Amino acid sequence: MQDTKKVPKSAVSRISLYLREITRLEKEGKESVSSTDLGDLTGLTDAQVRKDLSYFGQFGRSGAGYDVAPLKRAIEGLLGKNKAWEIVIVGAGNIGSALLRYPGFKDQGFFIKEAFDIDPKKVDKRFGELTVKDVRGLEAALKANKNIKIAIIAVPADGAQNVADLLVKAGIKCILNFAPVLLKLNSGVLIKNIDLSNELESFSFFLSSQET
Amino acid sequence: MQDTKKVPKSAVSRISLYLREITRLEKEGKESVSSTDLGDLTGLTDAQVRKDLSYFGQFGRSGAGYDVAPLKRAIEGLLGKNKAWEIVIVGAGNIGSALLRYPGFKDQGFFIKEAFDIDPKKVDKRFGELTVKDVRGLEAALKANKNIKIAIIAVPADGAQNVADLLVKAGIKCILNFAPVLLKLNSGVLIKNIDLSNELESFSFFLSSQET
DNA sequence: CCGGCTTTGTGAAAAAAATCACGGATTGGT
DNA sequence: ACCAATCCGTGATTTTTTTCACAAAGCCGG
Repeated sequence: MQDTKKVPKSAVSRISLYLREITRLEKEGKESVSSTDLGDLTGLTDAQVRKDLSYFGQFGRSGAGYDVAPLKRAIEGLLGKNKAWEIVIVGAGNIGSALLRYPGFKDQGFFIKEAFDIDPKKVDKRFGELTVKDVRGLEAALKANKNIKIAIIAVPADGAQNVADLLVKAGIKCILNFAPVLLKLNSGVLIKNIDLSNELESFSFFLSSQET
Repeated sequence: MQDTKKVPKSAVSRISLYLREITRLEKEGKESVSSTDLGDLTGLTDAQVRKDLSYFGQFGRSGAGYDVAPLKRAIEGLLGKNKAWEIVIVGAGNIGSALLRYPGFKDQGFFIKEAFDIDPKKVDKRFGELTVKDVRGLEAALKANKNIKIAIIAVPADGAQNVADLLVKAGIKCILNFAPVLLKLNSGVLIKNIDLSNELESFSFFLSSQET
């Protein structure tokens, strides 16, 4: 199955939303769902839903909608949710340790297998079954577990680029970056930035421009 | 000159990035910067930088670039960073408490003034000068401090809609939502969703489709 | 098994956003 | 003071994404 069509970048993120809602529908015992329903559940239009799904195949039946169970399986396949994904976190400060404790990842098939920090005060701390290690052991640990392709960077801005370089050298392919800094890496590595101050600034922009 | 032009939604977020880099440049003592430089610093093209800035005014000089200090002041004005913004957090679990401890917000002019939780075990916990209160006091507290227009929801998915309704009723205008659920609110309220599982699913999609 | 409803899948159209490209302003060197 | 090099602001163009709209397919009651 070749993806000759061009898939908008944001479509994958929406597909993820559809899966969330379909999962809920299945729990509720619903057997089928229309694009209009899915749109209402996700805040999107019915056309958007159909178009997004059409990028990846034909999952519905005219006049009948989508069967919940098979659609769920199909999207799970697309998103790779049939596998257990392993993750490394670097940085066990406020945000890093919150993520280490957060149970939601495991529920979604994402397992944090390693955690590192440079601060001796953080090293050897335990979070559940996981112990924070000294970052000097990062490369060796990732070389030893080639299943870890996803990393979360939760270190201060000035250390993030170093960490990113280290991670990529050790074979990491995807980085979720909480440090407010642009990571410069050779392409082939997928980076997503979470910048909370940035989000809040959108709010203050919105509020400021409303005030007039 | 009034904003008759249409500003792309993502432009504000990029403007925020420019501010971050300009702030750094100013600290480094740089006095001027070109659109090309700013593009390199933010991972964008020079044309994008100029276009984004042009939505809000003319800040540069042909042949000379942008003067760092005035540009910084101008963007700060746009983003409302001349004010101190006050925030309420609802939910003092993993993520909520990490945000309560996170010093980055204060540095950026965002001050968490109230924190609430429904769980008696969380209520009365202290984070710095802030004490978590019972969520039943939320409405009264927001009515008492009309400066709080921004809220962060960090409660489990099944409680988020209730909290959101409560917040909007109490005058909140912007919501940063960490709960993996679509909040349904009357328009006029700006919502931004942070869904970490969703981000990770983009990664697993990417990795799965690479494997072929 | 017919006819009226639904609902999908998808080209075509529209809208939105990014990129191009260039006139003209500015600078710095000589 | 001139020239070459730099660099902004922006209309025009291209690319990307969303929305429209409808033929074809499937469903259901009678």
